[in-house]
Amino acid sequence: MISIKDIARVAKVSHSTVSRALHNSPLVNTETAVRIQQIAREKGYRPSAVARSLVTRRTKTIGVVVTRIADPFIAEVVGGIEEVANDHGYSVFLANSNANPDREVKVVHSFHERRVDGILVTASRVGALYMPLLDEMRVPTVLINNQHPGEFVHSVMIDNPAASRRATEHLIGLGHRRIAYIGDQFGFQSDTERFAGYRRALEVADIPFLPELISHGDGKAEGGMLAMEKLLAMPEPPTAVFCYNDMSALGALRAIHAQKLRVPEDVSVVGFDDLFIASYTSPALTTISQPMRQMGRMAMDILIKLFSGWNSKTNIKVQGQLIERESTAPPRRVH
Amino acid sequence: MISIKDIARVAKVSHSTVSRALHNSPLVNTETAVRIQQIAREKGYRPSAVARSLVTRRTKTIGVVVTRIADPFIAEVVGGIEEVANDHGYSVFLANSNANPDREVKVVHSFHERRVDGILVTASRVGALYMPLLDEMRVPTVLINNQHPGEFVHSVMIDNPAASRRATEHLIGLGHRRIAYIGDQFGFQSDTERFAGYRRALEVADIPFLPELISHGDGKAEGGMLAMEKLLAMPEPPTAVFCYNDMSALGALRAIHAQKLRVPEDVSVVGFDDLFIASYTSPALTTISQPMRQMGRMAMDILIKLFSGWNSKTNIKVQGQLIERESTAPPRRVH
DNA sequence: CGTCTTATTGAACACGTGTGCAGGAAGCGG
DNA sequence: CCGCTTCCTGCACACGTGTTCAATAAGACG
Repeated sequence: MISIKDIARVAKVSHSTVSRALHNSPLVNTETAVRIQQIAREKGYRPSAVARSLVTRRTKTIGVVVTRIADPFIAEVVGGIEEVANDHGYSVFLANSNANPDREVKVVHSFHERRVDGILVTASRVGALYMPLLDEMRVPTVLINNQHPGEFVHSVMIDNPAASRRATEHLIGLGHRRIAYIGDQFGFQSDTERFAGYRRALEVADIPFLPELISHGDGKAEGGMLAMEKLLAMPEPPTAVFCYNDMSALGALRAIHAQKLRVPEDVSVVGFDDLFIASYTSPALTTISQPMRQMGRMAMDILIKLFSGWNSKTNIKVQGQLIERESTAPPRRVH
Repeated sequence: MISIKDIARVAKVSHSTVSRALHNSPLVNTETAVRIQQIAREKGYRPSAVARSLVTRRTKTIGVVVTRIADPFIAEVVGGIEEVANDHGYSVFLANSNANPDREVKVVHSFHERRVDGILVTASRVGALYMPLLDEMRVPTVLINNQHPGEFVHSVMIDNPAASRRATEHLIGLGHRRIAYIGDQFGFQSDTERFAGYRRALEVADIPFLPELISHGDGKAEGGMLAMEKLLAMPEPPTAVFCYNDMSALGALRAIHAQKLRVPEDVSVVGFDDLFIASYTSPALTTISQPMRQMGRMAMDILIKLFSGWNSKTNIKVQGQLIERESTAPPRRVH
């Protein structure tokens, strides 16, 4: 592994001069500069980022904490992060937490030792735990769609109430009045917020809220399926369902098909997230699109700004977009 | 940011002693050792990995090059990599190449400057380009499912011919004799290999190979759809289709549904990859499961071994597994 | 020719950590 | 009491790079 000292030796100058030459410093004679650069090129010299980091006290790296990189939502966000990070010369450390708080703490400690310049956290459920950690290490941090975004840090969040209200209003606009909601487990902020949007839409449209139309899954397909089965077993089942997320909606579709009912003729279904898979279900799923990649980009943009001295708390709310596909239609007149 | 020198000062010892104490070296008095460790804990000391790397000449980091982290196949592999990397104290740098050779070279250079201990490359199409690069930087490298795996490096690959032969034999076993193949673009090794397995299965079963039953997509749903449409437009369409990958199969399903035909009654469909989505299509897709996470783990295991001196070329071939779901059935007797 | 400015270079130190080597103190055996 | 071993500690250097400061040489100007 060759260093600037090796180059200095063959160029018969000091390593300081080499350092300057490679930085195009005006302090070095032009001819010797090009000569040095020539030698560096021939030798295939690559500066050591670790040595440089030691003296500049900047690593040009960031840490990204995810629950599961295999989660399609998260993978897309990370794609956006990596894109702008790379454009600005930053490398990204990726670490899974598996939604395990202990693991998450370990990961952040590891990032600390690596002296990352900043940290991004996606969809974590242990927000509050970060306070002491971040306090102690003083590293700029941005949270993306976190369940408990403290006010003390920066964040990029989807505007859950607005988006889910829009989704519900879409169903109302089609003529539905018996609209069910399939949620996640209690206690998650995103569920609470989306539920609130659903209720608000009903309220504005003067449709009475019926607690029996609320069913809770687990955020995954299995839970959505069970939740939908419960709804279908009612004496008078709903004509439409708004699901907490696409995975739940997937389960709902399955349950409906299993009962030989048709979507959207018998039941309309709306999801949330616009995962890649939503375009490929049959029928294709009407859903709320979260600008996942865009959110990753925005979070990284905030970090970049923070690196250059910018220092005001920024909590961005992005709007979801209703994507109308084939899983929603007016309810049947005949009953 | 506090260092061992700060601790040394308050403990009234030299920084050497602190360094040793924190490493539980037997060279330091037990009492002073615990005293020093106590102080370190109080101060929230975290050793600087970058300074340590500089002297040990090991960064305990690896670089992972992917085409697109949002690709579900790749995300799963990366999940496996990160898992064992983390278990061994390694952090992973993640970088997208977007299948762009220039970008890929830049990424590898960046990894070089960061002095990563090893590199993993997933599903790259520019394998040959690595030779000079890796030659110049002498970093252990393992390729995963690469299109052009040179013999000069280590690799983990799916056994394409065997798996695709198994898939085709499954269809033959159901009674199909008119079996189409939807491939990728020419020139990709995985396509060539899977096609070879398909032909071999026909050959063994004494079924004549009909070139008109070969249709080429683009590895994505759109291409698979177009390819399937061509097949369905034939005077005597195939009764079964084996698709290069799940995404193509997804497109095929769409095309079949669009013509009001039914799967598997009218046409059986088999995919390849067993992406998450394969369980959720309707009907659920029969496909070849690649042990994605496992492959990531194996690749990282190889790296770990290489780090500890192991030095023999290892080219692992893993077997795919046929997952029978609902998209395959015997052909109709009536025609 | 002397002085002042400018251009260019090298010496030295710093960043934070690990480690070989020497040295001092204490203990032990004779 | 002397010599030797053992235990512990600090000094000094190394890793590769960036940067301040001083020094030298050359050129400009009076």
